[in-house]
Amino acid sequence: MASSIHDLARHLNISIGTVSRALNGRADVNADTRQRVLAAAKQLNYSPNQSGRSLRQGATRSIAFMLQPHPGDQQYGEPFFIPFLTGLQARLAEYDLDLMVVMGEPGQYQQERLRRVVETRRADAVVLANTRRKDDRIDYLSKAGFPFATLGRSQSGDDTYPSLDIDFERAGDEAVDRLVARGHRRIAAIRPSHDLNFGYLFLDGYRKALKRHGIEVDPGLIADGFINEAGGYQVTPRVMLSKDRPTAIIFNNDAMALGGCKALAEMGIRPGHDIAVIVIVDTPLCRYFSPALTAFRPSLEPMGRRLAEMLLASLPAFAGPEGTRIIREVWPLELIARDSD
Amino acid sequence: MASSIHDLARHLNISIGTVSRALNGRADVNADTRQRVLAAAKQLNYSPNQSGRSLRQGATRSIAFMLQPHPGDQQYGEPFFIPFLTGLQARLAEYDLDLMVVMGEPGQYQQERLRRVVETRRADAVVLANTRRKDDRIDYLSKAGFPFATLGRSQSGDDTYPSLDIDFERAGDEAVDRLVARGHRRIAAIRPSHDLNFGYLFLDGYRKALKRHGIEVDPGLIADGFINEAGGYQVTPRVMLSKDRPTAIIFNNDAMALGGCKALAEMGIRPGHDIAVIVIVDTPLCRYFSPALTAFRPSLEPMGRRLAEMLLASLPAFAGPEGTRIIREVWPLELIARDSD
DNA sequence: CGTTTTCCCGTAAACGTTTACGAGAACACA
DNA sequence: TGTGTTCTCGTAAACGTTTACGGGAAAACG
Repeated sequence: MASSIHDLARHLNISIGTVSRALNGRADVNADTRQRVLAAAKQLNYSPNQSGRSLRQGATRSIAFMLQPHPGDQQYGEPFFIPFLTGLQARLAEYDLDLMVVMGEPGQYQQERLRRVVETRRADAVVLANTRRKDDRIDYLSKAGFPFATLGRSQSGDDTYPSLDIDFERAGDEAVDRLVARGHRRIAAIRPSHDLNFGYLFLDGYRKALKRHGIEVDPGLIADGFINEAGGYQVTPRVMLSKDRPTAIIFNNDAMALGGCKALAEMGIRPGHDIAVIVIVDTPLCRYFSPALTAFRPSLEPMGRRLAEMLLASLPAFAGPEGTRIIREVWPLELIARDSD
Repeated sequence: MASSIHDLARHLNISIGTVSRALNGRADVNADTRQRVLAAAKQLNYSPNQSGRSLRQGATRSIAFMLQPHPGDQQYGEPFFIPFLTGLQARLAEYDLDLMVVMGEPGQYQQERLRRVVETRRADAVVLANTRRKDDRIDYLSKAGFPFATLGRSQSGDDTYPSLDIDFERAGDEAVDRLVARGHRRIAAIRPSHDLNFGYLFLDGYRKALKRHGIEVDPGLIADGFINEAGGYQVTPRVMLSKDRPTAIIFNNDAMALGGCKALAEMGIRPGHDIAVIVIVDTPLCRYFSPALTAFRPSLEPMGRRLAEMLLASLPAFAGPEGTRIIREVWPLELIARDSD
């Protein structure tokens, strides 16, 4: 159906080698024949077959994006990823690279999906999201020598892969700073369990800031829960029932914050009045919630574009003349002050 | 690096043809040799190279999902698509099919992205979202004879492709029903412009229900706007300034509803008290907004799975013995009664 | 024992590219 | 004229599969 390079060659009465060279802009082809080839390609509506190309070049020109849903994820999933994905896809498209999305149930099955992509050579590289502190996907890819980059840091692997992360540590720090400046001393921290790396980073910043202000860290004010609304709902009362009640809570996740606010409401405690609430990663939900939640917001779409660039810079096939570079970046968040603190 | 079918053949001292047949479960291979091949495949960690396979079979085993952002889309995009994508991906994965996501800026560029996928044979079929009333993507794919399915109906094409849509007409109808039953007679309808097909369907249902209740359709109570918050904010005052003020508004989009509520708030009109508000497609934002918005909710993840099935049933390579069938379905929405009406 | 059928396997072509190699022609230069 | 260089192109192999075809051996059947 579609015309091949053979059709072009036959039509022009030249060899397929010359046609290919002409199309690929190689130097050793006469300027005149190149024009004729290009014209014929347009006329016959020729496009190179990607499968043939992939086979010969050993590269598929597609990048896999793998996102691992948290256990017990909500119906609507993470709105977080759409803008990131948009940015990622946009930049990749500029390099004529396709984006393949690999999801999967949480758990072991996930690893299998990744192996399939790698072993059958369905993609040239992988972008990992939702990095865990100890992440076997990273271990696997490192060991396999397969190119990848991560959204989020991890303690797995050996720092030889590009990674882009949000500065959760600083956000935790700044959140405490802001609350202390407003007179709070009893500040709770609620973060996800599941070994998610950002939960640890957040807590580091939280602790550091408390120490700087000479406030002792009270383990009773720190709690882990499932990273969803139910988790926040379940775990928030625990810190509120601490002997010396907190006057502020920092939530390390928007869904947990919403669940937490529900629990607070049931206790008759109003965020923004009776207690200050700050959430570390802003989503549209924070804005429309009542009261609107003060939150730290990342620039997800630029981050998607940036991670694409970083990944490409690490691939020999795409790296410029300066060679392949491994880049690791941590981006700041912007505080969006609203009504909850 | 990765072992090929040749490695297996050499290792077992048999021909590659036999190896391939053994792996693909063909009948004309001895049971014993098949076992040896399978064992060797496991031992050498063999996986078939997808590029080689694609080239030979003329099929890439991947499906492209194309979503076209509306002009002026929000930072966080459509949370709508995540669960749909999840379902779509899940079902495709069961058939060992990959999902490729093709986004793109609104406008002409979009068409070009689609052509690229089709002409370079990067995918075996396409799933279209955000169908317009007149949709040149559908026209193009139909003409090109390329397999596709759509989320949402359209007036383009000739009904020879699978499509799955939400029953916007019925939702519009039921929304009016509900409001009339609660005593409303002046009911406004706010929907998106951009030729989006569902806006028309919604309005059909709205009109039909009004007629059934003997209420005259007042053009002053119907308005179009950009399908985002700003659009709702801008257009809502227009219907409110109608000589005979509406007592209820049905919004055909969640973002427009949020913008509309902002406009209402500035006019001192409180949804749920001074005016009834219903939104046609529910998102998490509706739930957390204050007041929580009554809304019609689709089951997006099942829809994703279903559309995958429908698409596959239309592909000769996947259709069962009963041949390829074109299926078109319209799914109902579930009313989630909250506090805004 | 001869013939036919069945079983199993090897051979080789094909899918559509890219590219290393070499060769012919033209040209330059001495 | 002889030698070397440059320009341009054709040839053919290679990427990793799948599969049509045919053939030899074994089994079945008379």
